Amino acid sequence: MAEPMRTRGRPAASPVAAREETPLYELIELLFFAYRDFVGEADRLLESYGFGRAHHRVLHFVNRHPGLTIAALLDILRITKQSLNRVLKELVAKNFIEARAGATDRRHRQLYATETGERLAHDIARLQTRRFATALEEVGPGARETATRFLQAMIDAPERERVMSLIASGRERTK
Amino acid sequence: MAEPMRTRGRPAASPVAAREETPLYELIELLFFAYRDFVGEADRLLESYGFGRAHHRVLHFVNRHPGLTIAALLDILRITKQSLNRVLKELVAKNFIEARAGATDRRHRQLYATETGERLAHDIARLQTRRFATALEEVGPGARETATRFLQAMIDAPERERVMSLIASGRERTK
DNA sequence: GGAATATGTCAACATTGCTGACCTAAATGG
DNA sequence: CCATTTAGGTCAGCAATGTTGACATATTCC
Repeated sequence: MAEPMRTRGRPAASPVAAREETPLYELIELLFFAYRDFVGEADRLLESYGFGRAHHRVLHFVNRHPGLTIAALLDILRITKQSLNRVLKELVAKNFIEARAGATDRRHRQLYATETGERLAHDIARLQTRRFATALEEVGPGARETATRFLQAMIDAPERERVMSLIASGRERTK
Repeated sequence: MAEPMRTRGRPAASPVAAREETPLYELIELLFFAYRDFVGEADRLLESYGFGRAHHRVLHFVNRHPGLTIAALLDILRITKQSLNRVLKELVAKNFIEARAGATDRRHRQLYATETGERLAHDIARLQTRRFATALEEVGPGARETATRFLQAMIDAPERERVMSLIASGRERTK
């Protein structure tokens, strides 16, 4: 493997331009393949319902955050309302998601997973959980803690807080 | 946080159906956001060249494996030759990739990144490496080893060997 | 009551997957 | 040497999911 010396602990805040890191090709490619397989598995299940990834993302976050509004969802997914609406309309039509007018402000639409939707969301979460659980077991003790912190650190710094509090605010008990 | 007890080390090979794991929503969502930011950064750079993610994937693997053939590339990316050809044609036209007839079998086309292509591939790899390096530093010593093994374990088991030897066979010195 | 807000919708387009069909050039085997 | 296989290119059309821009509607707020 012959790692050059430059990969020592901390490249020391040397002259900015001089700091040239050895490319971490291994990690770059591993993340590509890991993510591919991670979502590919869900894709296969979704296909049997006539849904795609976009549907899953919507269903997932609505299930995790019952009562979510359109605006909040747009903020999470960072897509346009037109893109969202296309898939959301289908999810509502097929009775996986239900939209109710907001209690206080009737302009808002609050989204809820129906029982059917909850079931599908949970089925996919189970597949993905299984993959994580098996992987973590394989890596050994402490893997979960490290993997969690690692993934957090991979998120754009200015985004991190928002994402973390979003995750923390997911409903605690699902099923 | 109140993690239920079920998340102990190993769920013990109990009756198959009874084993219901607590969904690892935190990891599921972290991976989603981490990957989004990871590729988003590259997307922005690629956009200025009129390229998309598909172009990047091709350029990346050709740069890592000079002399790669079409068939080998199709096998790595798992897309159709029509999809590949669309982006490959553009990469060749814009002089980021060069195709030469195979030395022994002239039916094969061997692909090489041009100097321009190499530069772009490297620029993106640098961005992504920086992200990994910063994240790993943040997590602390041993993070790289654990992250590597974790990502490996997330890949479909039957695929793993193929992927690992592909990664290992990347050219050792890039730039 | 006018302005701002939350959402829906229509039309058009780009990227990147897909299938199916068909074409050429080169190698290979009998 | 000719038929077949192999490697690749290309055309046409379609699907999913992202984008902009423009405009409509209902509701709330000042």
